[in-house]
Amino acid sequence: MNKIEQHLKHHKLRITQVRLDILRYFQNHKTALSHADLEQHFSKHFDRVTIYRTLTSFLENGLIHKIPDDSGIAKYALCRHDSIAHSTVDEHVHFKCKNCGKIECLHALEIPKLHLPKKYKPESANLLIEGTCALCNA
Amino acid sequence: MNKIEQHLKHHKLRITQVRLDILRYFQNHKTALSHADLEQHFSKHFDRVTIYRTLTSFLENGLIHKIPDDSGIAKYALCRHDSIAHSTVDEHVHFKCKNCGKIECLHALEIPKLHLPKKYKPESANLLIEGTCALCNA
DNA sequence: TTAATAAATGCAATTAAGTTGCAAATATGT
DNA sequence: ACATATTTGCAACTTAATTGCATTTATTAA
Repeated sequence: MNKIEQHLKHHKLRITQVRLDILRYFQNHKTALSHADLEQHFSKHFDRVTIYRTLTSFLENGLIHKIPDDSGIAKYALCRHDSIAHSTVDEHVHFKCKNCGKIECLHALEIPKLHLPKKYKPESANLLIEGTCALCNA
Repeated sequence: MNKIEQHLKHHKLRITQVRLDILRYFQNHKTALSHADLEQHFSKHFDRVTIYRTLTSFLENGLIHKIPDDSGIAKYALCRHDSIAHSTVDEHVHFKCKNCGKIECLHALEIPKLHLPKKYKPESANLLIEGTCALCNA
């Protein structure tokens, strides 16, 4: 049993071909992926709906996280802390490049804690910075 | 000519009934509104598409801003700095309540500037904090 | 190793969000 | 009040995502 299979096992997900393939695909990509990205790459092998459901199960089991942006198209990226499912621990900044359109996780940058008005109880946070990325500025 | 009409004039938008009504509706609501919210309220008076286009023109002319969240459903709220169209000046924190689902602008809270990795050039930022809001905690 | 079964998959159909084209109506400046 | 550019309503369409169900497959326990 290889790393990827162990990863799935760990999260109590059955080991299937879609899951192995999509998980590996995520691992090979530094930038966030949309369903459309995956469909483009995997439609010959798997059904659209299966891809949707794979994303949903990864999301529910804490293998990936969803990154909101103003496009309204869901983008996903791998979670860092493999072992901790459902955790909000991995709260890092996301960066969206206005030039190439790619979104990446800046794992090194934590979202600063803010002092909210009275009675507001924060639980999680999402910070998306837009601009031009390192590659596009090179 | 009243305040709302002046507001439209200021942004070089023609004064029409939808615009007056929707703008006033925004002013009367502290929380962000989706197209669906507006459609529910205005569908007897205006066409769905007209409401979409009203939102688009408000957005393009800086009367409202779009608030991304993980739902994928676009939500909008009034901009503060009336006079400065297309500006990214009004960068405040947004709060989404996990209990009542409402999103509000925390105009008092600015988004902190972060030090990005080399060659990354930030232009704008969006911070959404989720938790439970003041009303739901009361 | 195989049989039982719970979960995952593929397909078709459907829902929902948002967009486009165009003719008719309307706001604005002269 | 007129000319004109903008806005509106309607119908059709696109795209993203969801649901139901029959079939297949991964896992567990005998």
